[in-house]
Amino acid sequence: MPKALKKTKESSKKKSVFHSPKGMRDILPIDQPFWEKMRQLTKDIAESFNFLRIDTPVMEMAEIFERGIGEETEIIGKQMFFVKTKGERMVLRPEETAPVMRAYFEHGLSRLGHPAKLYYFAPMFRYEQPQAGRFRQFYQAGFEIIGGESDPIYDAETILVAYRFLQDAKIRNATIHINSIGCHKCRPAYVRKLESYFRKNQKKICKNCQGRLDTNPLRLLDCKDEDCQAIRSGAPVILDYLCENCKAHFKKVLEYLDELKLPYLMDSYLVRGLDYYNRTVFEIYAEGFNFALAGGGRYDYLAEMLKIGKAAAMGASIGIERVIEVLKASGKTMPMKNPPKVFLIHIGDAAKKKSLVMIEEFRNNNIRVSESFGRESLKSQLRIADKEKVDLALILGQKEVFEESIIIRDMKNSTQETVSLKKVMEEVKKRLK
RNA sequence: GUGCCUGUAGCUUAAUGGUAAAGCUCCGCUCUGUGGCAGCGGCAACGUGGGUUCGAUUCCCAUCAGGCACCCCA
Repeated sequence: MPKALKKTKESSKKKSVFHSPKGMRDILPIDQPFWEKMRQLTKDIAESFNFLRIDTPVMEMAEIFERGIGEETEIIGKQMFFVKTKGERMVLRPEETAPVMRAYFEHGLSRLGHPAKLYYFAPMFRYEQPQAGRFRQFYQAGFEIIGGESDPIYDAETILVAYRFLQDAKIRNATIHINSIGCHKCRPAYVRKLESYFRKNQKKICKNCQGRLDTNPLRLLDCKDEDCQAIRSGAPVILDYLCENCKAHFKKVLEYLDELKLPYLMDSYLVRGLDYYNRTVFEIYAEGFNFALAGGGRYDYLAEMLKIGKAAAMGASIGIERVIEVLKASGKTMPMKNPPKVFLIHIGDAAKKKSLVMIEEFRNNNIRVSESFGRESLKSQLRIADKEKVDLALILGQKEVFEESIIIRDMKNSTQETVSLKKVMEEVKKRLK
C-alpha cells in the first residue's frame, strides 16, 4: 500500500528532472546587471543616433526567411525552429532583418523618415549545436536603416553604431572586418570566375567545398580547411571584379570610415552567409575570440526577394551573449544597480503589522526599504541588513510600537538613536544625504 | 548533423566495486532586543535509463545535458 506513497515522497525529494532546453539558458538575478546594462546601452545608442524602437512577433511565416535569407543557407536549410500549428508554416525567427523589412512595408514605415531608422533588442532562435558564444536562443541588438538611396554614408553610420556600442560596453581592441560583395551586376561574373578557379582545383578542396561549388561558390572563401585556404590564396579577389558603381560605393564607405577614424581591416574573404546581402558586409571581432561580436551589411535586394516592395537598406546586429562573455572574460563585474539603503527590522507581531505600512510610507517618499519578514529574531535580521550593506537599519520592537518610536541604527559606525515615529522619515532623509 | 572531452550538495572540488569527504553559500546555536569576527552544529549530491556483479557513484552501453572543434553564424 505505501508503495505509491513512498514513491511520491522520494520523487519530491529529487531535484527537478526538467532543465532549460538545450542551448537555451536562464538568465539568473546574478547576471541581470549585465543584461540591464546591455538593454540600456542599446537604448542610449539608438536614441543618440535617432533610431526608433520596433518589436515584432517571435514567430513569422517560414517563407519570409526562406525567400530572404536563401534556401541554400545553413540557417534556412537546417537551423529553423518550426512551430507545430494547424497548418501554417511558422518558425521562430532566426534573425530580425527580414521581419523588420516585413513590418516596414506592412505599416508603411517609410513615413517615419527617409530613410527610416529602426532598432530592436530581441531573442532569435537557431537550431544549432551549442558551443562557445553560440546558443539556440540568443539575443541581438540590431539597427536597421531602410529606405532612401543606397547611400554609402548609411553603411558607415551603421558600422559606427555597432562599433560605438562595443566601445561603450567597454570592449577594447575591437576590429572591424569589412568587404564588398558587389551587386547583381558584378557579383555573378565574379562568382563564375571563382567557381571556375575552384573547379580547376576541385580535387584539392574539402568535401564541403565541393558541394558548395554547386550551391554557393562564394562560401568557398571562408572555409577553414587548410588545403582550401592554401588554394584560396590564389583565388580571384572580388574587389577586382566590382562594377564601377559598387567600386565607387565601397570607396566612399571606406572614406567615411577613415573620416570617423574607425579601425578597419579589408577582408576579401569575408562573405556573409545570407543571400540578401549586397555591397558592404562587415563583422566586428574582439581580440582573442573567434566569434564575431557584431555583423551586418547592406541588403538592397531583400524587399524585392520578399516580393513586398523595393528599398535600399543597411543593418547591423550585435550578439548580446557574446558581448557579455567577452566582458566577463576580461574580469568585468557588474554591481547591483540601486540597492536599498534602509532595512526595516521588526520584533513581534505588532511591529510586523506596522512595518508593512511603514514601508509604504517610505516607498511613497521614493526610499527603498529592504526587510526580512521571514525572520523573527533581531539578530538574524540585523545580519541580513549587514549582508545587504544598507546604511541604516530601522528597528521597530514591541516597546517602540507602544511608545510610537523607532530606533535608527547607523550600520557603518554602529551608533543608534531612538526617534519618534513622526520624525523617522525626516531623520532618514537627513542621514541618507 | 559530425568528432573529441566531461557529468558527485546551490557553487568549487575529493575519495571509493561495499551508497560518499571538504571549502564557499545557506540555516541555527554560543549571544532569550543588536550585524560583521570566531567556535560549534545542521540542511544538501553520485544527470537519467539499462547491463555486468552477491553488490555499481565507480566498469560497460544507451540517453540527456554541458564544454570544445567542425559546419555556420550574433
